[in-house]
Amino acid sequence: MEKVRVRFAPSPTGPLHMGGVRTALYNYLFARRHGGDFILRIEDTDRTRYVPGAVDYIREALEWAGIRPDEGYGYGGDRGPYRQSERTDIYRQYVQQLIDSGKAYYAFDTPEELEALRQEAASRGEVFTYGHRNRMQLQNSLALGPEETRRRLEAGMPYVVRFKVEPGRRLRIRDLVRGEVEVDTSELDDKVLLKSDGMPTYHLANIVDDHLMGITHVIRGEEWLPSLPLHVLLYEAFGWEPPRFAHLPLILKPKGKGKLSKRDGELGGFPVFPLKWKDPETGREWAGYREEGYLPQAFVNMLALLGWNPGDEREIFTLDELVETFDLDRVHKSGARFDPDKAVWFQHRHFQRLPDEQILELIRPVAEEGLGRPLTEAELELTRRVLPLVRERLIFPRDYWTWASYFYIPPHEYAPKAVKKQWKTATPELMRQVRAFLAETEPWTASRIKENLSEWITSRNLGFGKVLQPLRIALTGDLKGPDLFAMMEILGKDETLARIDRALEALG
RNA sequence: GGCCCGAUCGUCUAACGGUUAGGACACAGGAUUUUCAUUCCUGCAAUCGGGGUUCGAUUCCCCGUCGGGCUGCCA
Repeated sequence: MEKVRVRFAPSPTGPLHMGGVRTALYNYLFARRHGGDFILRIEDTDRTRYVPGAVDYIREALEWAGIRPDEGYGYGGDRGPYRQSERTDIYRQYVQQLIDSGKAYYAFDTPEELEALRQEAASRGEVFTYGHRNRMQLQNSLALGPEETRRRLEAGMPYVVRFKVEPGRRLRIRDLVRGEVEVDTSELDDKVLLKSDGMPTYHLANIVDDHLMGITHVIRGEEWLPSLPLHVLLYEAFGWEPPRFAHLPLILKPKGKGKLSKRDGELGGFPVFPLKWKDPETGREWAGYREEGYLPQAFVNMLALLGWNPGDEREIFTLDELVETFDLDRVHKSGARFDPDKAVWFQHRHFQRLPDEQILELIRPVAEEGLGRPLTEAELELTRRVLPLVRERLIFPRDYWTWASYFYIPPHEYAPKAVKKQWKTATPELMRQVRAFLAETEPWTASRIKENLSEWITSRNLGFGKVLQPLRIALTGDLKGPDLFAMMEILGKDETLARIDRALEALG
């Protein structure tokens, strides 16, 4: 059994979006699962769309997600170079091979001429395609003959090389997720293989590289399915054994039509990119899962389940568990609508799995940002004591501050709604009594405070809400939060009494 | 328009011809709690339509409908 080798081959035209990460993930999982290699290749053959910083972004995003290549651009390996712009000589050589064997031809039609033909066809309600039906009427070596072709070539006229598709063949191609895909070669057009700037197109570079790099399985997005026949024909033209193919379903917009695009994020209030991205040209910023506080394992888990399932009812997986469970045969065929709510749910699940020490590391910067300065040793200790009280309500690290800021800073305002609801005319007098009672409470522990105060409340027939709710307002400024008695213990007697005083002063 | 691919609750999905069509997210209700959140319980909710094949179709075949992708010297 040959060793599995898969690749992820993004184009550095901007930040990798979550669909791209999922493709990388599936490749990675498949490789790991079968003890194979996962290779990163950069497909930068379009010089006009190259975006500086994109390659670094791709690598950083994969690293963050835990999807580490075994080989490839920036990771070493003996089948490089792994950046296509450094392989142009290789492609030219293989293109020549195709020309020599009559499987490809020179074409001199300019982009303007082709555009005019497209326009013209469109005006008739048709679509122009360059292929067996009209290639003899166009400016190429097939129509022009060897003499004229040589003349043009020697005159230095710009040209592209096109693949000559033989019509009239029924192709049946096996796809690992879709089964059989069928197409008639008469429907195919003569795709450009080599551009006039000497760069290969995706189709050519892809086949040559996959072959040379020993790729056994091509796992990519469904948008490539239509060019699958072309690719198979290309392998055939070179006389190479094609790899196995698997085309993944696309990720669709949460609402509306079409596949997920970068614009959907701001509309729906969720990130589309793994990492924050600042467009070097426009300066525009796009949110990233990492910066939003998502755990990489939650992000990866969510992505894995979007279009794949383990066949049982498990939903929460670590990356290692995914490696053990993943396989291509359980990848779904149809596109999956992305659900931002479910992403949050995965995050909650994974966050709650973290040990206290790890959560502490994550919330420390959150508290420091809230305070606007580094935590003191005492505050760090305070954080340690507060965490158990609020941890189960944390989804993102940033939630810590919304649930715990009042442990660090006394409330500087009291939520009007809360006050209106629970701070009645009789409350101030009641709070004064509570204050006096609490001042006598010893020792100052949660259980003792609870015990004493409960008895005090019951003995006076007061009702817990009547006393505890305004007390909560006095201590935190609002009506929500963790156990009041545990809070009081952590706050300390002095601070508790001081906050009651302050509330009495502010609210009357 | 042409070509290719797809179709189970609102969403992600399970059920490889025989199930009361299962789970999860979301939503609704309830329990717990001083409150909010968590947690737990309950509920709501689906096989796109029409033909076949079969004793029997969510499952297999055909047609339609809808959805998606591609249709560039982009990837």
